Amino acid sequence: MARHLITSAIPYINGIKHLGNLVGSQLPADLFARYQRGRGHEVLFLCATDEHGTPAELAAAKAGQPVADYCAEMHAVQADIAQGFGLSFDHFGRSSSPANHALTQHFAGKLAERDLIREVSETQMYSHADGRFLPDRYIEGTCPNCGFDSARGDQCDNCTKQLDPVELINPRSVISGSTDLEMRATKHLYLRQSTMKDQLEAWIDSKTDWPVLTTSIAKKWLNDGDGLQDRGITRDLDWGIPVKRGQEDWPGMEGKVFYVWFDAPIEYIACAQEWVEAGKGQDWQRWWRTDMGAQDVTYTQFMGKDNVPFHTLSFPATILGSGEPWKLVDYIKSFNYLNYDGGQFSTSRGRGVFMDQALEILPADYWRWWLLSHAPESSDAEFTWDNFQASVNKDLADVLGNFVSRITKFCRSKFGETVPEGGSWGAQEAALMAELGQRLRAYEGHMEAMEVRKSAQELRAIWVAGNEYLQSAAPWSTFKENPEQAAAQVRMGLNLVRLYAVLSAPFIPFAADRLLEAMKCDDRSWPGDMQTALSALPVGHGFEVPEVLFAKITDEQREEWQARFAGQRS
RNA sequence: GGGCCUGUAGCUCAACGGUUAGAGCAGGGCGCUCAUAACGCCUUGGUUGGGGGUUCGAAUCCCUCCGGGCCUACCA
Repeated sequence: MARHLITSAIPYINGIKHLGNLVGSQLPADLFARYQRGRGHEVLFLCATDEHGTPAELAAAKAGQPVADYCAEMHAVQADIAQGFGLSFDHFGRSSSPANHALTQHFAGKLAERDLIREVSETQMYSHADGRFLPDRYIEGTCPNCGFDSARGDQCDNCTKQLDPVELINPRSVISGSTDLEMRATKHLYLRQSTMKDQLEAWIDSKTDWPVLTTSIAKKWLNDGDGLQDRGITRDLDWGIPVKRGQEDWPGMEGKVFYVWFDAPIEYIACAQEWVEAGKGQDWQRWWRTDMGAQDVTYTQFMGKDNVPFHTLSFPATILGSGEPWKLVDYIKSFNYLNYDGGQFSTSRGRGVFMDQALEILPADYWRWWLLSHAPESSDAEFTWDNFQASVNKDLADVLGNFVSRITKFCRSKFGETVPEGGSWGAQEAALMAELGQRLRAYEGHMEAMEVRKSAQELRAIWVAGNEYLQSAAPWSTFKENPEQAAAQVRMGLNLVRLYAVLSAPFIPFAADRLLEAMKCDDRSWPGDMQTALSALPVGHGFEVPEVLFAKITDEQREEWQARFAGQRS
């Protein structure tokens, strides 16, 4: 039995995520976790909310809440929605947890001991009205290059020139609009990633099976310009993990916190501690410390492409730099973006479908199936309502749902709701089993390789094989002359339903549960030998005809949703 | 500006440098009647964005042009 540690990039706390966020990390991670569990392997699947940073503070202020309360509330909201989508996290933690505070400070202490942290004195824009330092993007002013009046402190959106906030003419705070700004001296800690460049590059180079998207982004950062740059890992904020060296105070760093991108990945480890604290597990070191049992763990991370630099470079620099035997990631699966109907999803403009809204209008499995079967693996993908309606109706309602319907209803009308006795399987059934066996191996291969779209295609082909079989076996005809033979064919059909439930569960877990319930079967064992797998429901086994598994999306619904989600979220 | 990804049938996507570029959907025809007007079989459809080159052989490798996207280190 293999052991799989699986993490999804942790979603930011400041609101409900859209479908693009979902398909970029949490959903494919869940697919992989469910598959590996289905195969009987030991899985620890972790995710959390990423709670620190300026946007969280601002969102809390806007909501009129203390930031800690705001985060606690939003964590609960996100956890609830995740559950609604069937995301099977073993634990959904929080980057603000005490465990992460302690562990982040621990790593900083180790890195400092090993001379991998340096202090840098710099000046940054301070806003008196806001009472805080402002990140470059939170300062706007007139572009010195083109005269655009809403240029941001890091870059002008109009002429794309890279800027320094001090270059802006008439700079103002994006938060308050105040122009009462000054450059103020401050001091920050930098992680000396540059000294680890060769080590990191050798490690990346050894990962020849990673997606191109992952390695090309990593190499770009390693070799662009002057090579890998040191990175500031502290910020002048109130909300965050106080800067300490282990448990010691850090002279000169009073009142400062670690940068979110330093503490967020560490939460992957802290989350396992939270998992134990929550009473869900026994021994987190067994998953994370190669000196304490994690040497046989395979660790896979899932994320959108914007997260790749931090997972390929910064976090590994933290792990390797500590000099301690932490488990390094084995495989990084990254995704492109999902666009919405000709443009981008936009949180601010309410454009596109957000996770809570998606669950309001349709069951999770509809979304899971479409998103996974169209996952943006090789390039950006696009959600359109036409495509969504067509795919879901065809694949789920017609191919799978109707298959279940026709075989169970036929059996009920001719033999009752019991697996019928009599007859035997012949050449036709042997051919079907041979095809299923072959397709199953292809499906497994794609799932192991995390080829999400190809897995979905193969699964669909497995469903289709059932319809082909019924069509050619035609038990409704056989029944007229040879009811025993028809019984054998129906037995095959009913057993296919159970098989499909098991194989489909990683993609559509809720429907899979309903199928197993209808078949009154709790045998979820992954098929080995087809003959055995298709005999799980024995003669005389009772079942119930399930309610319509997937209702079709109507044209009226599609049009209504298209209009509703075009922009301006209510 | 630089880097990376991408462009294949009406649509969404496949195709280790190697037969005649394949699937699903949509379109057309036929069949079936168990089923959610569902299913099955057959079928139309491509100068692989344009041009040039390497090669016995190019969707695939190289150059160039055109289109789309992403990243570019203080949003996370």
